Amino acid sequence: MNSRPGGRPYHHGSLPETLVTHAVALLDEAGAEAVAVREVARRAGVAPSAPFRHFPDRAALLAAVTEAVAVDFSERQLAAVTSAGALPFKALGTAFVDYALAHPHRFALVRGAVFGGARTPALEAGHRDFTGRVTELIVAAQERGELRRDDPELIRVAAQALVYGLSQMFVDGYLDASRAEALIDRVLDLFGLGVLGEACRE
Amino acid sequence: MNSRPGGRPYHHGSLPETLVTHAVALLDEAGAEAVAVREVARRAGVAPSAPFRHFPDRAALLAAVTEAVAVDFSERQLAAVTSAGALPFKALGTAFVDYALAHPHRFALVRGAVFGGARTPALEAGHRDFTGRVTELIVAAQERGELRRDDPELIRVAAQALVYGLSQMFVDGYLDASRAEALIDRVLDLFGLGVLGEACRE
DNA sequence: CGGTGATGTGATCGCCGATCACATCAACCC
DNA sequence: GGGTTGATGTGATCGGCGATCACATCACCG
Repeated sequence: MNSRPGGRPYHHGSLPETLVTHAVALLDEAGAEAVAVREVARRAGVAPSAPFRHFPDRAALLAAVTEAVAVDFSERQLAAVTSAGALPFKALGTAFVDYALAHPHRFALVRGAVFGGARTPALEAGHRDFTGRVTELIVAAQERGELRRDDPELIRVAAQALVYGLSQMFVDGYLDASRAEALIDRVLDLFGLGVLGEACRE
Repeated sequence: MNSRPGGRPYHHGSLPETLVTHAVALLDEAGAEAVAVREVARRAGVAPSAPFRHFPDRAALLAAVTEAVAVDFSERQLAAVTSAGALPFKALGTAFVDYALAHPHRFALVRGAVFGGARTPALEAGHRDFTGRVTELIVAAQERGELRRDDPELIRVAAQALVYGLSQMFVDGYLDASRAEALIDRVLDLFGLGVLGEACRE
């Protein structure tokens, strides 16, 4: 019946991945609310009940989508940091806002999942890894005298809240997204005075 | 049929208000997602189709809920400001976070609606009024030399993003809500150094 | 007192999430 | 190689939801 010249291992091939792929596309198109199991199955060309063989319910499918998106998200941010040698924090914040603007629905999903209470083990691990690296950056900057020698976790949380709040305001259309970069610069300058270390004060 | 000793004007009384009341209760209990038109009608004791006489669709009902909640939200913040003579900004931020923690689902709803693009005229007016008052506070503080003489709108946006991001992190359980006040103090102190005016610098 | 329009009802449609018995096919064992 | 077994996909089905429609009911107005 099915033309399956390739050596697909099972009936369909690897249905779970296919489902997640289509679900991400659907998420990008119309938001998490629009990710219906039946529609995903339809796009994947399988029966409406097929996805339930791999995901116990819709929430589990969304969780898989979230994991995939979160991995992509954190990878991009870390890439931005490593590629921009100096000013890693501005690069990090800009990458965060840029990703949120490019994929607003993905941002909404990871927001609720990463910051939310019900974290998957994989999400939890990825999150700990990411925050750990950011804290390392902060400590390093403190040792170079570029940042105030305050509790690094406090600085991290505050910076995270700021970037996060700005991102949401951009995504929601509350701020002009086309001027994102300039506004980020100004806000960071404004608040940066409170966080800079001795070496950077005039 | 119905025992209506009170002089209720219509068949039911004023059904729209009743519906919104039950919808808000449902929102508080289980989030916006759980606000089903049928369930609201059930609680109000009317037929499933009755709400559609007053709200064209579910989105309109949710919009009415949002308006009611947004009014309550901004009233509480303004009350906090006027009751706390000095340090109005800390009072404002604390009131914001407190409300978000007390009613997380309401916060999620107004977030998407107030910051979001599709604002009801009533919401838009209330929002303009509110941000106007905050900006006045900022300008007044600048004239007293308590705040940096920077663009007041910039300061407002930055402060809003910070408080907003912190609120979301508390609501999502990412930060320990029981230590909200202390953490707000520390973050404001940390960033405040960048925003304070000449009169407050040591 | 009769009409008229606003309000509430019940039936109905299509979509969704979820479950079940059943079909199909790969893999494994003898 | 043939049979068994378990994983995977199907179709039917259930209940819930949003939305619409014809119909019933009731307040209000002339």
